[in-house]
Amino acid sequence: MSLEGLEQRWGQRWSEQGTYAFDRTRPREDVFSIDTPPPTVSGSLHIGHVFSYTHTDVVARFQRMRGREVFYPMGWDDNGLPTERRVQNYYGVRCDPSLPYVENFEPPFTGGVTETGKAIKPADQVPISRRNFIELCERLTAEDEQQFEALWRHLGLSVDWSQTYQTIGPRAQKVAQVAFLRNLARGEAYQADAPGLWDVTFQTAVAQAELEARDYPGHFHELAFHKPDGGHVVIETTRPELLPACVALIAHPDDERYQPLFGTTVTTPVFGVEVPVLAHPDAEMDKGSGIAMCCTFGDLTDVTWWRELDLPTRSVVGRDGRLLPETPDWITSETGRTAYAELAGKTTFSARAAVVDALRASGDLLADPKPTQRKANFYEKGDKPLEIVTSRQWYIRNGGREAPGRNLRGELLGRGEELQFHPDFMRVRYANWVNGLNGDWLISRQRFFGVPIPLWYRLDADGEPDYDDPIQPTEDELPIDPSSQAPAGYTEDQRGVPGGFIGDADIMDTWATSSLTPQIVSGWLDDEDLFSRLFPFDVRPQGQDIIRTWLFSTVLRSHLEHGSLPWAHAAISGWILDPDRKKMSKSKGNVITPMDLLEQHSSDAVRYWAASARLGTDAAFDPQQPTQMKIGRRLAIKVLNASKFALSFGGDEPVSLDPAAVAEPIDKAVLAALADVVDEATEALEGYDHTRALEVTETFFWTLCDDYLELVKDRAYGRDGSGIAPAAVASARATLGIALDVVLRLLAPVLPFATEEVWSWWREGSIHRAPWPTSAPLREAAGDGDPALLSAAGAALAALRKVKSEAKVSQKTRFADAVVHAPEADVALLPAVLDDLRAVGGVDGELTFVAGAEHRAEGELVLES
RNA sequence: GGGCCCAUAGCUCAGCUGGUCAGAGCGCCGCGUUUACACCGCGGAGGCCGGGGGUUCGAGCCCCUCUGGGCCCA
Repeated sequence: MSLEGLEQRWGQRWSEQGTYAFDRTRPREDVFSIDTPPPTVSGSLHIGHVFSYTHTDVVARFQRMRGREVFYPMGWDDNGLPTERRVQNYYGVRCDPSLPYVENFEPPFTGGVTETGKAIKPADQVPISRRNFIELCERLTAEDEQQFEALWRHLGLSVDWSQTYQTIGPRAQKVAQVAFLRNLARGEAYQADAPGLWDVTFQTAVAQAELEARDYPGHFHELAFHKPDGGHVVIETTRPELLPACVALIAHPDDERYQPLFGTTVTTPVFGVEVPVLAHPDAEMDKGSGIAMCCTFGDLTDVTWWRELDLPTRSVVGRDGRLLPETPDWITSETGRTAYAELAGKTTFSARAAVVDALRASGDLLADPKPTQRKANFYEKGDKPLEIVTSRQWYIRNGGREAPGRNLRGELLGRGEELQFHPDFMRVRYANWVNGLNGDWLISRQRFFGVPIPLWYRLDADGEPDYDDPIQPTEDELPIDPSSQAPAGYTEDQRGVPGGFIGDADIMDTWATSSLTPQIVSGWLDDEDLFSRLFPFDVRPQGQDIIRTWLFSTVLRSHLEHGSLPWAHAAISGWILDPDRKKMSKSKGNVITPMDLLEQHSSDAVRYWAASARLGTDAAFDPQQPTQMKIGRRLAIKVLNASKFALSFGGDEPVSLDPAAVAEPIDKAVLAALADVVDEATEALEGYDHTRALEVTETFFWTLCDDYLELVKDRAYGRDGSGIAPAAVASARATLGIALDVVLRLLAPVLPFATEEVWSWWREGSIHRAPWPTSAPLREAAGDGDPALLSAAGAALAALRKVKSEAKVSQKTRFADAVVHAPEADVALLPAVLDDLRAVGGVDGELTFVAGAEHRAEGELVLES
């Protein structure tokens, strides 16, 4: 018996027979719908994906066997920046929207290397048009999808492969654009010219959900502001290059050191700009000198101050991360203007050095800069700290700011209470996030590969756009690309012309599409019949790290559009940690790919490993010692071998499943014990506790193999001349048949390949469409069977084995006579299995049971020379 | 600074609403080629359940506190 090749064989069979195909005629109450996480195709699947997707598959298989029609689709998340970056590096191109489209364009490279085999560098990249760029994105993601699907099939995910979608596909674009326009119509989407986080590398706005605070080295610079009386006010800053953007000094209202200064003004060093000294509770008294310089904008606190204290806007950093070329008009002094001229066009990094030099020269730098480690906000995919720039962007309300006429934040917190999280404590992460939102959701992205914002703007006679009244397409026109399609009533030659129009050049944040996966995959808008059978979904499986992004945004969109939760349950998987308890990452050089693991250990083994970890719990994985996978492999092999053995006793006769044949006390005991296992496993799986279900099932299965099978195999053979009654033989065989039939089904969600293989030997159809076992028929067959007899027999058997083990003789060695000492309760039960125990223990003479404090056996061994 | 999770045999972890628990597997040691399984079987040795305090007739399991990890948010 071997596990090798099962994935190939059964994968193909399931595909041919449509084992996992969704039957859309079933009513909603019969359906179990899953909003599967679409993996990012512009990357590679890693062991963490295998881990969490297996959790979902176990649920899917369980529900399917329980009789639910499972809707289990698969999406591909190709929308967004990761794909753009991968395309740049893979084909050696970059997008330049000003270039014209080139027919039949072939990229200079493929595979991420140049003709000399070196990695593609930015200097190697050829600029191409937006449309050409998008075509390459689509070409590459198509290749990735095939590889992903192959891995998922090999792993045995019971996905209906006719239900797939792409987050950049036409349907996703339509859904995203319709949803956005409806948000706009209801006042849930709006545009604002406001300060926002900006990544200078990718030249795009970034949302709060995409932020990552990281340690960033810097220096404290102590500098002197000048009071009118000639005195100094000392501040500390890590960003002296923003000094020309300074609008105020701010201290805490309770800070006695600065109270006398509130309401007065000081002038900035070097640039000589007069700024007020103001009070605000966000100033930290114990940080630095306790008084801070507020600029446009150094950080989010600056934005708060700017808004709440009604400060002027004095931007000096442009979208490219360089200081603006023109000297700002608020710098009026000659020395100030000269100083700024030195900074114009410099990066913030170079400008910092220049400002420090100027401060030294003027004597306003009071000490050498002190090195420090500070937290700075980064775009999660970027490597330069974010700047804050003012720009016109689209937002969707998310409760982060007061929404007119409603308590949106409160409503969303309520949804969090309504949603059933597994494990439950994950709910607080949702609540923490909603409570911590400090602004609405900025969805405009100044990128290329994404769903366009479906709006145009009229141009007035001067060619200036009218942003206040955008031209909207009708829903049946969607999806559209306003940068290449003209709005109704206009022609393409009016684009960019006074009196004509322009399209919104931006695309939406990927989450603005990903937050609609339930709608995308369920036929919303296009197939209301299907939608009504699926939505709201039953479960959303996902990782704990994206509760604040994917989970939250999906709840938000569903709440706004449908006034409901998108799903009833959220099943949150943990992370995979390496042996040092650090989060696994590709950069760690884990060269082991998921496919290697599947091929090395078998898919069932890897699934067992994944299924052994509870939801929400991180699991350690050491590629050098994949012990859980080895255990899973052992279990799967045991399933094959033990089944073969258990099914072999009746020879060519059909395997008996006749409950009426179960007559012997130990046989009834096994079925009684199994009934308890079925109840426990079922209850656990209903409660999203697959680990518990696996544990009780696995424990029973090993007892079945190690004790019960050993106890009854002699009887089950029913050899001629053994003197065993035919009814006793039939009882053992029927019990083995029934037990195996049930245990295989209990294990099927975790070990789909081995169980299906065994099922095919003697049962009809796929085990994965077989009904989940129930305890009632088992209890009926078990009658007055007592599970305690099984454990008593097991303990007696172990005692007999121990005698031989300690005597260092083969387990085949026979006893002349033997005595088993056991607790009184056991002694009362054990005579019921006397014959089986004598057979398996090899007791030729008397086997007697004596009450004692512990399990112990003694007997005279028959030693042959 | 706020919040959450975790600390139980060498390792990975179970221990649900306090009273047969001190458990499982792996590893380790010893034995064994038993009519399925050497990708094996059998047996065995390992732990003041992180420290301290409290509630209780009784606490890994409840409360407080400390220590040490991890994560999220400021």
